[in-house]
Amino acid sequence: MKNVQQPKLPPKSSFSEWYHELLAAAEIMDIRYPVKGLYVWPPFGFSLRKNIYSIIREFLDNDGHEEALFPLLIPENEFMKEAEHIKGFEDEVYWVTHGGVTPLEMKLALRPTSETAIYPMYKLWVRSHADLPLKLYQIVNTFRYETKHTRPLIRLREITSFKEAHTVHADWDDAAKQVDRAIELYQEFYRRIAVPTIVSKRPEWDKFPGADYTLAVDTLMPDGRVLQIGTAHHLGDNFAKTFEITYEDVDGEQVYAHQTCYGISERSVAATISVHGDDRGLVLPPEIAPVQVAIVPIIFGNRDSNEAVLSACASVRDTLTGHGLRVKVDDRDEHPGAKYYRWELKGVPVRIEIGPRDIAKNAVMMVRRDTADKRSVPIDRIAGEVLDCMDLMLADMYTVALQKFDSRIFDCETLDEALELEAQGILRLCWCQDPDCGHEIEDVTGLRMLGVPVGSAGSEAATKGHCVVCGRDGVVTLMARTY
RNA sequence: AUGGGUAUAGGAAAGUCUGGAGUUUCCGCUCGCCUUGGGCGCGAGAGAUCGUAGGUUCAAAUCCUACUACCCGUACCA
Repeated sequence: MKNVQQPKLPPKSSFSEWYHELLAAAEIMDIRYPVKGLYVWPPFGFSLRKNIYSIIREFLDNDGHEEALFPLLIPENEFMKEAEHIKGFEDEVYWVTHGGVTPLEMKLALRPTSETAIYPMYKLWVRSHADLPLKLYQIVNTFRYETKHTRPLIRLREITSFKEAHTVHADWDDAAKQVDRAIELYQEFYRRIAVPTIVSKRPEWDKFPGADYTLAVDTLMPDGRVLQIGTAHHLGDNFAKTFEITYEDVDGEQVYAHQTCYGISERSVAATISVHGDDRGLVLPPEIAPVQVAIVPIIFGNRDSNEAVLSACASVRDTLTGHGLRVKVDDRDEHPGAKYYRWELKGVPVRIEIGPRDIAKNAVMMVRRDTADKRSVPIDRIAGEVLDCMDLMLADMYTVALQKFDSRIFDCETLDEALELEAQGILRLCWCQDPDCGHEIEDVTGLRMLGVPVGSAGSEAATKGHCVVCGRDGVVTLMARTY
């Protein structure tokens, strides 16, 4: 047996290289489409996407949302109605200007986000307080002419998987509650795929264009940079006034509605891959893995035992499929080792090996992807063992991810301290909430302000102190390098 | 958007400086044999208008110009 040098994934410590190689090797994304910032989902990656988004759908549907679909094209006059909103997006809008060779009378924007596509319809749909709250969402592609360096799944010109929810409420407080609920749903969603998150209120200068305020869900990538993987915006009655979304209240008065919107994109896929993956490739939470169990038969020459091995594989496959699992028997003409490596690269949570030795014992070998733990399991208990193993694996993945996450949050008393810790993760420091001081902190540290933590993120350490710039009373805020 | 780098078979590289037949290596792919408990081996084969478009030249992967895409930064943004 020769020790041939196989092409290997770069180590995860070289994160950027690892990430790009892995997307290609594991067939998550093909980045060779010849337009900047547009990429292709091959079947394996698309399957992962589908599994993740079906969880998002489940959360929203169970929380009283309904799925709908609005057009990709937005007429210029609607798009241009909300001044703040336009300012935020005008530099990155693609315009459709021609139908064939005929110039259009009204230019059409490819949606960079869908507020201005949806709200003219909301004006028609919302009539009375009995119609509220209205909670719709859609999962669509959106287009942004990104000037920055694009990255697959992270910074795209076509966001292919933008889940955007748009809600309408009777008053400001009700909308505020919905924003909090949206954030809860997002955190529960990320918890389900074992991705740790932290929530903060974005500073004024970084909120959604046209919003009263923005809450954001962030996670931490292996290179110490933060990835924003969900946002929820309180729109107040800003868009309601612009788009004349009014309803008749209980007293018979026409009053402006209050709105929210919140979104998640394929960054959720990027986060899953990046948080859990290791030097061998993908490690996927079992629920979303395109293949959940790979069965590798161990066969020898042409001996009679092969038939027994193959039929045992088929029978185990049928048992597991019967329990709703996605199972593949890998009976290709290759050495078992080669198959192990391939399925590890693809992040298959459980591998089952069946050979003559196992058959003799009425057992199979079961291997966990995250820990590589390997043990013999009686064949008649296989379904229960696999399901238990998957539950345990998800729990352990979250524990490990959370430990890593927590270990990279640092408290800083001064700007100098912040500079020393630069780029290692998320810094917590005190800020007086004056934008001038905020910008000063960003400029000096070279970090971005995520914002004042919301919920559990701020509870562990002191949440009050003196601003690291001016010394006035302040609150804890989060700083990090961002994607 | 801007600074730097890169582009040769499905992937990775050598060849480019100093122009002379698409030459070579590794992986992957196809077929046959042999094998299979952590990336077997042997043999045969397919696959490239050298990123695109112009230009210089008797002759361009190689020199020149422009464009496109990708990678690493920076400003801005999710």
